[in-house]
Parts: sequence; C-alpha cells; structure tokens
Amino acid sequence: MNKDFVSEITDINKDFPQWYTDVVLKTEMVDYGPVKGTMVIRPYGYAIWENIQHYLDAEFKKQGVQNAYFPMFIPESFLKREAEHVEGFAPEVAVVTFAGGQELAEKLIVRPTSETIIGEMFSKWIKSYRDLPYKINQWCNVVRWEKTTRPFLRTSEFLWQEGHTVQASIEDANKDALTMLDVYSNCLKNLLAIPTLTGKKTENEKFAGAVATYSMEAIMKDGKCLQAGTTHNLGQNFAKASNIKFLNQNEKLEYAYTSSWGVSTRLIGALVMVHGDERGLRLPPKVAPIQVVLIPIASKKEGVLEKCNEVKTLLENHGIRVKLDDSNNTPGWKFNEYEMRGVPLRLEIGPRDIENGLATAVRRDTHEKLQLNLNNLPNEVEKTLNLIQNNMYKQAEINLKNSIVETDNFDEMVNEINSGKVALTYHCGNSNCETEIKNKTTIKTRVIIADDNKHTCIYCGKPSKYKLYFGKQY
RNA sequence: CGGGGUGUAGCGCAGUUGGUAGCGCACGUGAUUUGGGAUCAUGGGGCCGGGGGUUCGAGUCCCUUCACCCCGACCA
Repeated sequence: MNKDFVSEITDINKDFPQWYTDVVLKTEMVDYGPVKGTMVIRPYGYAIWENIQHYLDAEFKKQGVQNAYFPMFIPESFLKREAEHVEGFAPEVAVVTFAGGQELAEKLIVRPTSETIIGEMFSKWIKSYRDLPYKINQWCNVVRWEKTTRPFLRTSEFLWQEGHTVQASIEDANKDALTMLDVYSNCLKNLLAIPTLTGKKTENEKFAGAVATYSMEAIMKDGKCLQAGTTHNLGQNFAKASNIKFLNQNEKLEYAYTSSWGVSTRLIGALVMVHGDERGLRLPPKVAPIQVVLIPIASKKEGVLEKCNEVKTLLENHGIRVKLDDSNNTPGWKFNEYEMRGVPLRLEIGPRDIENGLATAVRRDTHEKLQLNLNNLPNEVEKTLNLIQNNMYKQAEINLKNSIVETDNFDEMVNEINSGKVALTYHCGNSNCETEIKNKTTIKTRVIIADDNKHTCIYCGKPSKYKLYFGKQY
C-alpha cells in the first residue's frame, strides 16, 4: 500500500494557492506552456470550457446575439483612437513589428480585447436605425502580457468570449450590459453552482473607456474575491473613436451607443476554488466532463464487465456522461483518482451488487454511500446528479454568506478584510475617498456598487451613495 | 518590477569534507490479485537547467545567465 498518496495534493487549509496549483495540474486540466505565462488547456479542462460555451451560446442566441470572428491582429493606430482605452491597455499589449521577413510599416498589436477592430467593422456595416440593435459575439483568444500569471486565473494568453452590441440609445446599451450580467450570473448559478455578487464598478475600477462597468464577483473558499465576468456600457465613447454613426428616425446622423461583455477561462479557476476540497476537485454535474464513473469490482469474475458495459450504455442512452474505468488499477486507486478529478458520482458494480440487483453509488459532494436499483438506474442516477448539483450550490451559498460581514465601522472593516472576510459597507462615491480607503487598508480590494441612500460613508461620514463590497482579490 | 523559493529519470526527491549517479512512484514484460491508492519477479530510462571558472577530478565550490513557482504593486 502506498501511504504517500495523501501528500500528492498540498493541504487546502495550509497553503491554498499551492493546493490550487496542485489540483489543476494533477487533475490534468492544464499544463504550463513553454512560453512564460502561457497555459495548455488539456482535454479535461477544455471539456469544461466547452460545456460553458454550449450553455452560453444558447443564452446568447435568446438575446439575439450572433457568433462571428474578427482578426487577432489590430493596427496599432486603432488602439490609440480612444484615449482612456490605450492608456489602460498599452502596458500589457504584445506588438508585432516584424513579419514576412521585414519590418512592418505599421505595428500590429495582438488583441487584448476587440472593441477597436470590431468598432471599425461596425462603422462600415451600420448605416441606419433599422440596422439596430446589432449584436455580435466571438469566442477567441486574447493576449495581455501580465507580470504574474497563474493557470486559468491570469495567463498571458487566455480564451474568452466577447460580445459587442450597438444600440440607438444609451438606455438600450446600458440594458444590454445589465441583461448580459444576468446571463452570466445565471450561468454561474445554474451551470457552475456558484453564487455571485453583482453590481457596478467604481469610477476607478471601470473598464478603460467605458461609461459604466458592471461586474460579477465570486467568493473563493479562502474568502478572496474573483472577478468572474464584466459587462460594459460604452456609451458613445467607442462609437466616436471608431466612427459608428447611424441615421435616426428624424433623419439626423447620430453616433451609436455600444456595449461589450466577456467571460473567460478564468471561470474554470473559479470552479476549482469555490468547490474544491482536501481531496481535490469537486465538479457540479452539469459542467463535469465525466458525470458518472463506473468502477468494476473483481472485473475478471464472470459477468462483471458485461454488466458494467450494459450499465454504461444504458446511462449514455439517457444522456449521462459516463466513463467506465476497466483498467488494471485497483478499485481503491480508482476511488481516489476520480475523487481527485471531481467526478460527481461513482458507481461500483461487483459480483455482490449484481447478485442483489443494486449498484453501490458514492456522492462526491457528501461522500454519502447509496444503493441504487439496477432496474431503474438511469432515473435514479439522474435524480442523484440533480441533488448533487443543488447541494453544491447550497454549500457555496453558505460559504458566500459566511464570508461577508456587514459593517459601517472603518477599523472593523479593515480587520475583517485582513482576517479573510469580505466587508459589506457604504461609500459616498467620491473617487478620492475611494482611493483613500484603498490606501488605508493597504490591501488590494475589489469594489462593487449598489445604489444606497440610507447610510453614511464609512470613510468620510458624508451621506452614502453606494453600498459596496470590499475584499481581498485574486 | 520588488521579496522569497526551486531547478538531478515522466513525477516526487536524496546525494556527506569535491572522487565520476541513487531511491520511491510512474512506465514495459509475466504471473497472482481486485468492495478505499495490491504483491512478486524482471526490464528500460540521465548533457545533474545553460555558459564560464577553480581543480588531477565538479551534481557538489565560485561567477554568470535562463526558466519556473509562491508572496506583494497592475489586470479578466
């Protein structure tokens, strides 16, 4: 017996960041790429991403969004069209200066986001109010040369979707941003079993060039926040920069109003850090690449493997993602392996089970052992998977609530944040005051705003405009 | 860009005052096994991150460089 297997993954309570790295590598979701800061998304991680894509594509469609693809290279001059935008992104763009054996006349940036190039195309395509609204999404990679990187959470290149809409009024552009924020938070709730805090970002924290940025934050097991998705009301800023004009119903030429919104492979990182435990990954059934792992016991005994294959086909025909592991490894090894990989439900089938007409099942979320009737297996498995999905959301919700402390005392807020909590508090909305709060807390904070008028600012004591969350952040 | 750490077999590591490379796991083969990381036998695998130096001799000492990880400042 190998006694060292426990130490394969760092103790989640002793060193959370190292635990995270161990889990994503050992479950074979990801590996480091040869270039610093890059990652290879391996099949087990990519399958999760594909499940997220399927879910979101269906939701986007409901919102009248069409998929398309735009080039990765953007003329450098495009980026400079929007002053705040270039200031925000210039430090982290990768630039191509040499290609085809010669120095380029105009440098090309590798997209850090595509507002400028998509805006350029919109300006060609949109002529009239009749063309609006116009809604485009693309699944692609983007490059942001980050100084410190971590698989899924922050890498030099990452995968995301970016949606871009054009509207005839700022109200409609803002509505798009808010609607997509809902789509995102529902995705996290329904698919990933992750509860989120949503709201508006402060002036200091909004997207470079946006009128308003909305954000969805998830709370990790260690109490830190992770920005899981953002949507932006860009007003006319990018329309002016890209010259997107339309003729309105009064026959007046007018700059259009745009929005943009995105979520990235960072969601996979959130999934790991919200649900994982000391044994490794825990995946909600709806995103899990493998929903049920089937483990034969004494597989060489007569009838065992046959029964397993039969059950596998039965479940697959029911639309359940099943893996039958008939490898030579011992059952014990397999139990641990698939628990580490976060497979929601394990079925064991051995001579005893066959004799009794039952399958032994073990839930990953509760470690609960169940006996499921072999005659009604697909329905029982489906029911159990739903229970697991719901229970995982509930557990995450409890963790979220336990992580938040409401306070209007400044010192208390600082203490709570330093001890790993998220503080729910009040703020006047003044930009200088916000900066002061950040400086006083001496930790990186993430801010989300909801409108509020009943309290006073935690820092300056003036009437508060906003209700917001402060917390340590990834 | 600061602070800390690590580079030796696919992975995890050991390698003493310098003496010419080892352990566990994994992998190949054969057999026995199988309800919480099996056992025996046997086999393959190394530019000791790179470059330079000291030395009769360097994984080990010195210089230099590169890569990666973790923690901070900026970002999804």
